[in-house]
Amino acid sequence: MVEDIVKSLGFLCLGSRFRRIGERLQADTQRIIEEFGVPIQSAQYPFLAAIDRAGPLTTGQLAQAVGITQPGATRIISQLQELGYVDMQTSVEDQRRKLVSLTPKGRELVDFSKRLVWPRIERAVSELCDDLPGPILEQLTAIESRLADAPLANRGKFDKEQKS
Amino acid sequence: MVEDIVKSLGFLCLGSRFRRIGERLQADTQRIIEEFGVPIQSAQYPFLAAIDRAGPLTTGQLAQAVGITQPGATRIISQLQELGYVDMQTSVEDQRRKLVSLTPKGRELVDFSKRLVWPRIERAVSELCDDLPGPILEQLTAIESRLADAPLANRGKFDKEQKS
DNA sequence: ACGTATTATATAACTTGTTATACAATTTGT
DNA sequence: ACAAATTGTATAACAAGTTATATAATACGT
Repeated sequence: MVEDIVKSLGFLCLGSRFRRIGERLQADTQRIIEEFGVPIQSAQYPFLAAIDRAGPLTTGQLAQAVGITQPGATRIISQLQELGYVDMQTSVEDQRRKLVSLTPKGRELVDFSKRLVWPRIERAVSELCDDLPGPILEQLTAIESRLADAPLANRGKFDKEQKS
Repeated sequence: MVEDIVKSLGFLCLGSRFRRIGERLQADTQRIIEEFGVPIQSAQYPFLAAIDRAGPLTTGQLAQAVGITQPGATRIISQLQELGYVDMQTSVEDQRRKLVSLTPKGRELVDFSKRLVWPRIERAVSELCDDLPGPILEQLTAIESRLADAPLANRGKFDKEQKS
């Protein structure tokens, strides 16, 4: 057995570690989605959930809601459009904006998912995170809000002792 | 302002959320690496650290040490080879194995990084994670070890009440 | 000892994110 | 009112992971 260097290095490799856990969770979530025979990728689901929750949104708003960049959002939206789950129409007041909304097929998929797929995923992930030594979601929120306040590169420039 | 759907959905989108935090951290770490003018990607660093710590390793051992798949490791190793930081030699006992080791240039980079770059990154990330409401690294370890025990798809198949 | 199974690495095609940039529509300043 | 700046979306090139599969070397069973 080889040492898990990313784990051993701790804070130094936290980015790699978050990412690999995220990738693993997304892949495993995909397995659950497939159990239900839903022909969708796990990365596409948050877009449907966002529109379901907030009504038609523009590309930029969706990117913001899902927390990825606009070009990434553009691509996923066009995939969902190809699959027939959403359609887009240019806004009348501002023709630069494209409003993305659920088609009837998309509505049906969301309703089915809310009833069966999402609860199943949520139960699996809750069980995975059950009895962790701390409130994991709160900590993620704290990390993200700290990163929004100041990028990592502005932190820890000097040893703690030297500060102020 | 648009609601952060990934945050709002909590456990349901934990995979996306871990992944986006990881990507953000890796991108920010890259900025710090660039401050030092080191011509390397943040994803390549763990490979150098693994060899530094454990001596020459095969491609497969490196993949395991870093926690990614073998094809991913193969690619990063050949990048490091192109950059002149590592070289490979087929093992004499088993000619399928390729042993990856640091070149003098790689050794120099690792020594410089251990002295200046890695402590800087570690301080930044520690500060970021300072005073979180829980031991974040321990929780990540717990999540990873639970995932290694049983994939997500085997969890939460029934409501808690129905279990046994 | 020789055919078959296994193991280690390489390669191809894909996924899901990124940054940089182009282009069209709107807004702003004079 | 119109030139310049800004904003919203699209596109291209890239990064870093994935799965599936090929190929070569080794190990195993009869």
